[in-house]
Amino acid sequence: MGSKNCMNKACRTTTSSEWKKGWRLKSGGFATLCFNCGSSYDNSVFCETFHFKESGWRECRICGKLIHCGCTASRYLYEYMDFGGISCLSCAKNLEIQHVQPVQTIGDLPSDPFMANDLKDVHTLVTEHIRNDDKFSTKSLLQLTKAVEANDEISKPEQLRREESMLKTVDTQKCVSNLRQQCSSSAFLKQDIGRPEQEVKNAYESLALQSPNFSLATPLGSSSSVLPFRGEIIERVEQSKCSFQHGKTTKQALSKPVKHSPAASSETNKDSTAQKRFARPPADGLFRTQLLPRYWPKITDQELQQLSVDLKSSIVPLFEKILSASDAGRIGRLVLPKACAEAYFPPINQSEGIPIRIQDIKGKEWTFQFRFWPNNNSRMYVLEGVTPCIQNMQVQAGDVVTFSRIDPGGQLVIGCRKATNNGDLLDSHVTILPNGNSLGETSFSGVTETLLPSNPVSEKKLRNIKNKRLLMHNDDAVELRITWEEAQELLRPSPAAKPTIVLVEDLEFEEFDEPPIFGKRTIFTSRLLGEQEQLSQCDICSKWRRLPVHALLSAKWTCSDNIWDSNRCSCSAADDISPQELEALFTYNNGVNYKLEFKKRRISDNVSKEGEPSGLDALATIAVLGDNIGDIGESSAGATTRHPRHRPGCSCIVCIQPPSGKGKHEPACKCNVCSTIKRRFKTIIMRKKKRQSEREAELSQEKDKPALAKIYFEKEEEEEDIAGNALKNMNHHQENEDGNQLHLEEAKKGTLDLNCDPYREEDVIAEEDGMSSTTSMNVATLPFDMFLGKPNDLPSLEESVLKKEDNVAGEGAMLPAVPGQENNPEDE
DNA sequence: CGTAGGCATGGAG
DNA sequence: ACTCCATGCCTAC
Repeated sequence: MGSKNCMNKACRTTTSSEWKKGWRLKSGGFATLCFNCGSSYDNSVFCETFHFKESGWRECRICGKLIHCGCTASRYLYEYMDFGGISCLSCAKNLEIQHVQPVQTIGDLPSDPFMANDLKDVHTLVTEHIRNDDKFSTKSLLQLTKAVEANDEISKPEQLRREESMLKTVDTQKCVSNLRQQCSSSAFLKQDIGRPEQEVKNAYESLALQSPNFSLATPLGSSSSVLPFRGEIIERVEQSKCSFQHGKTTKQALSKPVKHSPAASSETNKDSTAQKRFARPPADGLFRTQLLPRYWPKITDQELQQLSVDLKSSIVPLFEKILSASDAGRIGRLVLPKACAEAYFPPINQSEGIPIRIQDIKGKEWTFQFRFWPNNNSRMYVLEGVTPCIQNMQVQAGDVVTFSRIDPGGQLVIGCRKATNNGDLLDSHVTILPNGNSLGETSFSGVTETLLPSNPVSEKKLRNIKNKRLLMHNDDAVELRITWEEAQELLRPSPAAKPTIVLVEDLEFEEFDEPPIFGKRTIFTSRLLGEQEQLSQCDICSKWRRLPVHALLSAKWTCSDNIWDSNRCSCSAADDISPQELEALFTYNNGVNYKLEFKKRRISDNVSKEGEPSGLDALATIAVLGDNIGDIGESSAGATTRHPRHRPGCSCIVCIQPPSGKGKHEPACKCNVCSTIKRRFKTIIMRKKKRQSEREAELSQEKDKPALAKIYFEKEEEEEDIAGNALKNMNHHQENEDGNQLHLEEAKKGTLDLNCDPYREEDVIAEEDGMSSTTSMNVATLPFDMFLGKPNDLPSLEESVLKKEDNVAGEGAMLPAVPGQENNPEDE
């Protein structure tokens, strides 16, 4: 397992993009799938360095030449170089990745896309220029424009006249316009070198039609000679990026990778235009300091306009920040990004700082202490005393606080934008992010709302999945968080994918041509007679359907997809599973993760009312009633849930356990389980006897050492307590006639290694080693005599005992079962 | 003992 | 190797 940055630039999460072992692609690489945005792609076409950073050229894996990631330094090239960026600039081959982004033209299209004679030179010039000089001085623009126009068959006198004119008027706007035209056309043509002219023209016209009608924002700030226009350009670039990334639903990403089609992207752009949120370039000269885009204000034009109206002033968005847990915590200290603090807040020289007045969007004025702490030869800027304001705005960790400025006057304005859940971009089960948030559009709250795909909080939080602190106190987040392990369980082959089995180090790998997709989360159940099945919930009617255990479902699954049961392939068919059974399943099958789904279909209260059957009791009821419930049919045992790892063929102790109750094994049963259990008890008793005799011998030798005797005495007492508990457990087990109970409870608590295999030598050794330490006491004092007198209960009680052992020896708890290690008969 | 202030630490880029 | 910054932790009150 490794992780890479998601190549979806609007996502860019790190830890959410992982390799799936076994998902090897025929191309030789591994599929990478971003859990955040759902992008999946074959990473192998890129070299290892193709990670998104803020700048840099990357090597194309296909041709070995350099391509550009679309960094700040080459925004002009961004449209076609960004992730999904169509093709390698050098070899023009399509890289076959998803989210292929159309070439967006900036500004008006030139009448003749071929008007530049030597596009390569122009392209090179622009690129070089941008690379070498990160600011656009008027002079350099003029040079560029000259160079561009030199390719435009302009007569020398005319060229000189234009130059002179430009120098006189410093017509920056015109320079930009020209440059934009040239860049856009040259960029387009550059990548189309070698393509048939007509094809290029057709594509070009098609793109011209879909070019969004951007409204240019007023350039933000003007102190720098650099870019009255650059922000504008970049904003448009950001717009094109966002419109693409946001508009393109990840549903598409979840299916087979698609190449760009003009129609699709046209629709995409159209759809997204209304709601998209764009990162605005920072005001003033912050480009120099490379303010991270995560801090760029992402207020929409509409919102900005509204804010300006509300405050009856001209508003300049400055920056924004996702509230961290500590920002939103009780301490009341909001850490300010250093660059922002130094750029937009008054300069301070003393650590204690100065009080600073900031008004909120309602005009209410707040006073914070703006200060800094020395930190590693640098400073860490904080706003102190923000708690009242934070509370007033009703924002929490994960939400965004925005900082703007009223011009003229420079009054700072604090606003907020709440991150909310929405399942628009992904199906509900995929939408759930580890942080509990969903992807998709958001509802307006406070000043604005945020779109999480471009919201760095999800980006950041997902980048560091280990950082669980941010929203840990958010119950919903905890409810919704699923782990990567769980996510891996949801990976399914692309519908069109046919695997080729290859052996790598004696392990079988399935190789696919297509990256995986997220599959539907299902519940695996098994009946006590061993029959297994899975349950899936219809995305439309929310009814549960029983399906064969081998069924692999795509992310979107409905009753009509139930090809296994013609009677239950319609939403009008009755639910396959009773409310009682459902609750029982939710209770045992990792209820947390299904909590929301369960909530949707909250079953009647009387099921869970105190004193009435619920949870285990419901299971027991099911076990007894069997036929009366749902489609259990001939099975006389109730459905219990097992971890999905316990698939058919699994021979671990969980899967091979004999049934209790009616299906109990005979006392003289010689089956593997019973013989194993008997053998283990024999070992246990022998060990106990041996230890007792050792103790007695020691005590007799050390009679003059009362302290030692006391220790032993206390130890014995402890053993008695544990034995008492064990007995209690056993009695409980007997009362319920359900050998699964303790198992399930412990599995639920995560303390039981469901993969411990009694037929696996290491496991047994580990268990028995464990017994020689503290666990041995747990077991040694069990009332075996009584238990041995009731051999019918052997398997069930053994379960209890094994679980005690597993508790100690179960380092492998929650780890996936390792293939090929489950069928090794134990030698003794 | 609880809280707040201030600095240190370490992960991530 | 360096910076940034989220948050841990120590100390004073």
